[in-house]
Amino acid sequence: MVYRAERAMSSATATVAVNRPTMQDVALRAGVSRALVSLVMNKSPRVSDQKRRAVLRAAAELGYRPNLPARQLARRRTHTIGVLVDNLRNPFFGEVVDGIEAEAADNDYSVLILNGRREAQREIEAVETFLQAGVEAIALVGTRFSADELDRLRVTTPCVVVAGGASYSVSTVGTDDRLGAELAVQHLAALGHSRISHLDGGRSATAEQRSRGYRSGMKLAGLEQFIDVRGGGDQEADAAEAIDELLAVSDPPTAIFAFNDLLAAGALNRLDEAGVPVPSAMSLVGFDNTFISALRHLSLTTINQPTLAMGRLAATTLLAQVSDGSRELQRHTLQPEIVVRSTTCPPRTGPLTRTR
Amino acid sequence: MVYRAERAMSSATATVAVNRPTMQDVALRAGVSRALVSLVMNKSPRVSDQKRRAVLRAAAELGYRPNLPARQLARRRTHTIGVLVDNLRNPFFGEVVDGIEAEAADNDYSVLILNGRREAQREIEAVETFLQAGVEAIALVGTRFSADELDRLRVTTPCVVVAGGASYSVSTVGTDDRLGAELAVQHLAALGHSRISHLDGGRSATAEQRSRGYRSGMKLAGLEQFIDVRGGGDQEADAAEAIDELLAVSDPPTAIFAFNDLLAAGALNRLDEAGVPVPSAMSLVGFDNTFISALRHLSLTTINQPTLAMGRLAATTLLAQVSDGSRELQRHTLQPEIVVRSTTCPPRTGPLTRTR
DNA sequence: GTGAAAGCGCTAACAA
DNA sequence: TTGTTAGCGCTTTCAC
Repeated sequence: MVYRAERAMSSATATVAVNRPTMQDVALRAGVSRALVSLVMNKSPRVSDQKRRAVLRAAAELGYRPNLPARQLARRRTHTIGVLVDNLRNPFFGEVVDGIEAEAADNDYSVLILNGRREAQREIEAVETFLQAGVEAIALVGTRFSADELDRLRVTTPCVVVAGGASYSVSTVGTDDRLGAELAVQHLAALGHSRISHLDGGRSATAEQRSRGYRSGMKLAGLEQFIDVRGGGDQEADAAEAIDELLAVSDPPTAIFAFNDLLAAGALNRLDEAGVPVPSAMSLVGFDNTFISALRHLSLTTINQPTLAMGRLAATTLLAQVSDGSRELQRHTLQPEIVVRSTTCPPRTGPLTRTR
Repeated sequence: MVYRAERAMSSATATVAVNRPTMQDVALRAGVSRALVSLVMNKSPRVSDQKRRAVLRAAAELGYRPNLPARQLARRRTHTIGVLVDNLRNPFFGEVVDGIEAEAADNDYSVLILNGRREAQREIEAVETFLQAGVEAIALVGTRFSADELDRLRVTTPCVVVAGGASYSVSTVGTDDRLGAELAVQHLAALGHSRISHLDGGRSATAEQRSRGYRSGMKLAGLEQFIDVRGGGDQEADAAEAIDELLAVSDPPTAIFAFNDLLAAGALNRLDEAGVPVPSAMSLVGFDNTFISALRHLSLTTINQPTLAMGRLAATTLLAQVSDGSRELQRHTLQPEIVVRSTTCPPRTGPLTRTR
């Protein structure tokens, strides 16, 4: 280790690790050239077994670890895809990211996860970071970007929107939100409901699709005149106001289709507070089939999305674009399924009765 | 742009972005040296306003973006802290990460999030990636590492375990899990319960602390002879078996303290299936105060942890260690609080009655 | 205030 | 099969 003394001393005042052994160190110790070490580290087949072993041994003894930034710089490739998550608190997004990561790993890609924390501004900064870091592609898991912004982005870097609606001019992977909403309405209509209201999810593309599906579903069921959309949101707390509105009219609807499970849970709370029994006096359908909908005490009828498959497909799409250089716009739409649990049943016959 | 033609052409076959403008390009266009561009990009005060503007304009026109790997290599610092999350599906962890990220950002640090996906092997690989990437510190959010492994890690890199128990030989930030468990027991004891069982959380350090707190809480309440721990887990599905065991004995306990909210939700499900009304026939307390415990239909009495503060504190701790070079072992323990909702009440008086 | 020049640790021709 | 060499894009002395 004598040969490293000088460097070690010169960095004595530095607080961060500068003492990492380099390829040079390994080469010296193994009695070979730097290039040979590089070949070994990159598993090149044309290295003699003898030298290979010598190099690996030296590397192990020194605790050598390749320097990723240096490697990325030299290669002019990062082998990384950026994943921008709208917010990490939503378990639904977490599952999608798991899928992306799994597929990326299977293809020797790393994933750089950045968290939008529910703010558009942070998404912009995140993309900037991605670009500086040199990610080769970007997956946007539930984005708040506008179509325009995405349009600009896709010129620079292959990107795909996952679970964020299909109305963009970039590639998307998602569930057929519109069909999902139609399934929900259809299920309720089949049970005999006609006055079905929708609690919408705000201004996201996903919300728009589900809202659209609600409308077309109502039309398909011949219930056009009963279309009724209330402002909701994507959080549990967003439901209360809309529910109050709904209950304030002279003859409230008999069923509600909520933008997602969280909103449905909030609706359930408020209905409960208002003394409206679910489902006997009011049926309720959510969306996403997150684990909370399966909780027996909610037991929410909802629409399932194949999250893991969506994540994997998103990664596949991106990696294909990276390797063939194409920037073709792709639209992958997976099929939603209705999961019938305990919050739906035939409509009440009389007026809305309250238990309190 | 003529001066870049050659490069652009030579990379015509490359599929990944090689065409990024470099500092050289900016320097040429602005009519200055590369060094000057560097100074401007790093907001050095000793650059004339005139040149600064020229450089910024050239950069903007070219769409110049600093190359992060190159910068990290040259600086021999990454200004990044690694965050290893046990799993992204748990909203509790998501909140902690939010806190870390916020604090890091406030200090001009980036965060490299890696996902353990509930597997120890993946954590090991993640740390390897962190080390290769040259993160300056590591936060482990709910780790599966053994004390030994952590011991080895902390030699290389400042690290802190967040929400992962306090029994390690590395710095930790967490809630006083033991006290939290005691609070739970104490609350139940104050309601008059004596036969309080514990559904434990498996082999994690956190689980051990909570289990310990349960035992000491029982002792403090003079209920030592009623101590009863059942194998649980950290997922909803893990509760069923333990609950079945519990109900199979001749006179089941009157209250249950579960490792976390998910497990408590699972317990609630199973109790419900078994026709045991909660809380009248069985009281139940969870841990974490995740949003699911607040859902009115669960309305779970639970122990709150200040997740955001924990995240921020973890980052602060790490950044301090990075800047002063110390590797002092720190132990930050935040106070848990009991949140009383609707799953606890005084014990039933007679034997366990079932509604079905 | 500005520029020249020497690296950072690695890869990738090209020779040998 | 192995070594030599020239960068990758940036920072950072050190002169001027």
